[in-house]
Amino acid sequence: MAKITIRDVAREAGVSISTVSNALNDVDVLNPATKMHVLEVAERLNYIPNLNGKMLKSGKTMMLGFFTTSVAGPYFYKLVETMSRQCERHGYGLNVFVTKDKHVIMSNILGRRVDGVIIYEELKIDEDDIAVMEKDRIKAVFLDREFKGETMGSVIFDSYTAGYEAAKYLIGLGHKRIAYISGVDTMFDSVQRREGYRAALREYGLPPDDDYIIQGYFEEDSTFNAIKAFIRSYGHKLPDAFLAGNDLSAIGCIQALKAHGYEIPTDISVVGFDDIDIAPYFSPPLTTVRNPIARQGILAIDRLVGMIRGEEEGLSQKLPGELIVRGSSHVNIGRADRR
Amino acid sequence: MAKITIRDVAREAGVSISTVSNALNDVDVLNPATKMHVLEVAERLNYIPNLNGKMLKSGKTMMLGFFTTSVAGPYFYKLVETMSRQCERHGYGLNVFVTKDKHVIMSNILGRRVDGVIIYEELKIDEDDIAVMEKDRIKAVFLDREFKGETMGSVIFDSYTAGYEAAKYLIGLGHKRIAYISGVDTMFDSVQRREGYRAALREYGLPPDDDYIIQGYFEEDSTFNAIKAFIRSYGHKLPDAFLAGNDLSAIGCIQALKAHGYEIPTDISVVGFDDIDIAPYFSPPLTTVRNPIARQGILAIDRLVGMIRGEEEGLSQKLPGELIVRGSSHVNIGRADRR
DNA sequence: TGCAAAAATGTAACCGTTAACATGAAGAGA
DNA sequence: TCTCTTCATGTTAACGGTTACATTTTTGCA
Repeated sequence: MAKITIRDVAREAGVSISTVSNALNDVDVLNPATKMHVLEVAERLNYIPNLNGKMLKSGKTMMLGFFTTSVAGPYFYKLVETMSRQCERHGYGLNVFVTKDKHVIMSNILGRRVDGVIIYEELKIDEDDIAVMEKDRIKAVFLDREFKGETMGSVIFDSYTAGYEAAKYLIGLGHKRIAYISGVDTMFDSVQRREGYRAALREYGLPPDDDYIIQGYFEEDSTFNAIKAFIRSYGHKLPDAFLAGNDLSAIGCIQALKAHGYEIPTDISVVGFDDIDIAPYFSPPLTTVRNPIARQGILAIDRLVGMIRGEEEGLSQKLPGELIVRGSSHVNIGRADRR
Repeated sequence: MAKITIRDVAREAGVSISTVSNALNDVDVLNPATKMHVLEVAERLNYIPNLNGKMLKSGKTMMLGFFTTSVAGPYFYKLVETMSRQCERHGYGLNVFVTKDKHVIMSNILGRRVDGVIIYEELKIDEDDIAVMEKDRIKAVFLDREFKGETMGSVIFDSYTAGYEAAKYLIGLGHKRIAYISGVDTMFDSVQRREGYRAALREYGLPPDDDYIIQGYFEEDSTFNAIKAFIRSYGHKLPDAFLAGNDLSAIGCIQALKAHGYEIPTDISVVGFDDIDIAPYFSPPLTTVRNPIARQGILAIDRLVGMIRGEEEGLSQKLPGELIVRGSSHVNIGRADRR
């Protein structure tokens, strides 16, 4: 069965294609009676306009693209869920591309498969790519870097200050040996949090030690393994607190410490970032810096839609975190080295 | 700056548009020298073909659609990650639509925004919709129901047998009062698992009790709350085992039981479904029925691509689970009612 | 050198829409 | 009755590619 086009509807209804088009797009120039009739025929034939024709002609796809290296973990899926919902509110669809292939990204963006893009690609998009996008006046919002241009902007979490505040909080509890569990160095948030942490350490006279930077890849199981390995090598001089780059690694870290018989937070404090859904239900409930993921998603979409509509220019927004103190942190009573 | 089209490249290179098209699409009919020249010019002008033009003419978008009510939680994001990767392998992109709006779904499918679709919409797509899709020979794979047609099929987890086996396993441990923590009744997997569980109970002479069906919505925190409420009303006659509809609710259940002082698995056994990433790292490590999510995603994409290529018909596949015994289950020693 | 066949390139139709403009019908005023 | 609006509808040219087919150029061989 061949696909029904606007011409089929026109023929069947005994009108011209432009009349059909006008009827379907609610252009109030038609005789109400004919409009009704056309709509009926379209309904009867199960006519659905071909979006490719529509998009080509109008130059609009009514789709926004989200380019990301991953959707794994609470941070990403929460972001996707919120953005998706916000898109629907603006009448757009959200196209999620999970890829690390820059060529795929660029050809989809520049090939106009979407009207605008949200980018979280861990710096795979470089200066040159951005220049090309700017020349084409692509509308874009970055989530993984600061940027401000005419048609492109950014909405980021202030990870630097969050890292600084979290470290300061741990120092305030009396901790002296504070380790940082990082993601990878292409991740903006991981690096920013680490630098904030370092700044706080320096400020309070605790020299940052590179041995205390542990690669946890922002995942639970890899952190679990990393911490186990760490304990094996540094068991004699374990940190009295861990600042984990995100809640997932905080959880992995706690599991590993527990497995070695340490009690959290009595022996060792652990603080995370994000405040994911399960943070309050974990045992112990996680102390963490809340990342306004939902707000970030909503703002990103709003900015993007604003730029597409030509109502706003790109701007760079930075969202503050909020320290949520729960059960995984505790004043230091010097029990980390009990064995 | 106006967008560069194939005509601009043709003019600049001093050739016709078909030559440009052939050069770019690697049609081996061109003089290598002209091909090279055209490619150079295209490169210099930063020409990227407009995908809308391409799609309209070819009738192919090289995009597959995943329509889902949610991407939240390990099950979904794992599915999305795997499918996305598998798509890339076949040269397709994956378009994720998170929506509950049937109209959005149907117009995107029938409007040919994608070449084929994977559907997990918790029965929002009804018989009539399916009939319309079949008439249009839409290529589709369902993940949330069994289906077999000429251009549409399904790849599902055998949740019924999984529920049956899990319940049988708990009965084998000596448990007599086994509760089931369900999702919602529009969810295929939740219902199937529950029915399998009921069948096992009946088979072993333990009459299923509707009071022992708890709504946990497949989420951690809502299960946590549901179990707390349950304990308040049924504390005097608590189950000696919980069969949770998925690992997330198993975790929420365990947290709630722990909060009330029960020890898992000594006092109460808890078994989940899925075997999500964190299952082995949870304390206690979760006993669960492994859901081959990755395989499901890969097979779904493979089937879909096969149908698009016209190489295969729709077929209905059912993937078996695998009971993974870890630390959250234990032979019943009658301590559930200790207080 | 001439001519047929093969190779390379160009022309134009088409994919399914929208929208600017053209046409035709009906109503109003003289 | 005749023109002038106004309103309703039809005609057609885009949008940016691909591709069947036409045309031109090159090659091989008598």
